[in-house]
Amino acid sequence: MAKFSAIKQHIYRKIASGDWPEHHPVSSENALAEQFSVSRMTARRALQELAEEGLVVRSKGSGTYVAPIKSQTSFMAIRNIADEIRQRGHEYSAQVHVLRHERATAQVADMLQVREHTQVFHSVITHCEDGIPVQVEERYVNPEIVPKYLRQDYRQITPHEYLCAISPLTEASHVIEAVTPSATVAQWLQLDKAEPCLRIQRRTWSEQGVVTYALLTHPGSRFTLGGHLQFTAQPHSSNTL
Amino acid sequence: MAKFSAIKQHIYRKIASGDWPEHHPVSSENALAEQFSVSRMTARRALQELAEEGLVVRSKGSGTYVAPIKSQTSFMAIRNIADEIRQRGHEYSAQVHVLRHERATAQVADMLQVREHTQVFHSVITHCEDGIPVQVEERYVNPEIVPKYLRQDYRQITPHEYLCAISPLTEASHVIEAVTPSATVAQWLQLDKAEPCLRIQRRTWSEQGVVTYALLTHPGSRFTLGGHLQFTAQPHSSNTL
DNA sequence: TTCGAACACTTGTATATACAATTAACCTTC
DNA sequence: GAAGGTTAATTGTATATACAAGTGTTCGAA
Repeated sequence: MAKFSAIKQHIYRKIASGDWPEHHPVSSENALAEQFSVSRMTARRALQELAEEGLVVRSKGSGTYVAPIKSQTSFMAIRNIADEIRQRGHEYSAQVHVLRHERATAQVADMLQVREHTQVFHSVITHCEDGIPVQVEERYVNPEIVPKYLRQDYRQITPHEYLCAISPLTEASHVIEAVTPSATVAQWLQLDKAEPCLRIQRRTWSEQGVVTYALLTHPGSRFTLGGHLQFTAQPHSSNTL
Repeated sequence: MAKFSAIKQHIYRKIASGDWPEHHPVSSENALAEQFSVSRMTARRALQELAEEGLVVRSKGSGTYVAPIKSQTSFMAIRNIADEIRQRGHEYSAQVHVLRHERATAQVADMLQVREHTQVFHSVITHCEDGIPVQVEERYVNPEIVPKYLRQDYRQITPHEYLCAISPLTEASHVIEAVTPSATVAQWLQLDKAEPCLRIQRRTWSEQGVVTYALLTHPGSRFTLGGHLQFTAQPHSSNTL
């Protein structure tokens, strides 16, 4: 293993284990260089990459600190929620509320591009981080593309992991909105009913067509979406500040 | 500007202008080092960061190549809200609530990357479509980059139009969240206080640095963000459905 | 007690150098 | 023409060194 990678893993484990909670100072470049018998630049590379990955924050003159843990997802990168939670050093668990086939309503049919009343798969799962619900995932799946969807144990594997293996993603669309959750969803998220939630409607395609239509609901108080763009100066582009 | 940043921008412009289309070879570390009179490690850092940002792909022994182009979501395409409203065939109007300079709080200073208590420009504007408020825009602006920001009439021209003309955008970051609006913002949006809102925190950069930090608050009942992605098949990418 | 300068320590940028690992082109042999 | 070896060029990792810029602590003077 590369030396800088070994240093990254050492720090990652300190954070994941709870030894270094958020805001805790991380060893300096010089201290790590000494501890691992490497150059400061090698230690620095490890810290820089951890900063790039959001695990630590760096402050010139002050030091490196464990980053505050946020449920922030870069929605540009559609990721496995279990991996995100584990990467933050927390424990993932899931509660499955619904897992059945049923006739598609007009809206669901429209989204999945199947005929109304066609049988589709329907699942509702609450994803938890350290036992705290962070997302209710309601999902409709096209049975022709993923015939064995209902046969998986979604307490052991997320729909993401399964669907990714079965049918690689070629396309996705998102609609992001602020909503008041239904009483049921509020209950699953352990919320006061009036709390605003961020809801992502997501459709995904594979080469065979629309695979899933999902509604992902997150409590507003503990979830954000982030993104970062860079632009060239394009005369025709209408960017706003 | 740091030397590695200048190299990044050079390459970025080559790609953005079309000079170097996707899969085109990028100058090697050694070639860039010679061209820019820097060390190979400095040139290397520029290429590494571009690779990190997804603009180029690197192959040991082979070289660096322009990455295949991926779609960007429409809501990441930052547009002039007045143009959007007019494009829908509706009438745009604005109410200006705040337009002044004031000392930056710690959070605003952090976002604008100025020292705390530095004087910054602050504006709060409600944007209306056919008389109905659709967005409250609270914005902090760096006076060094846009010294005449306060002197404009923002009932006649949006901050976007002005800022775009003054300081072309090079970079933007977004955080999207669901919030309960403050009483004041709820009033400006003509909402029942409990209604959930979608809030976008946006920072934008020009070549001189961070230009603005904006909080854009939309009523959840009449605003969504949309986007559509297409993916290339990437072996390392962990996409979810 | 307060304030400012000095100092120590930190991260940030940069250079020169060295060796490792991989790829692709070229040349020679069959 | 194909195969294999060599070579050159590339990226990857690492070290030592130097200076710049920022933060936080300490100490002395007012």
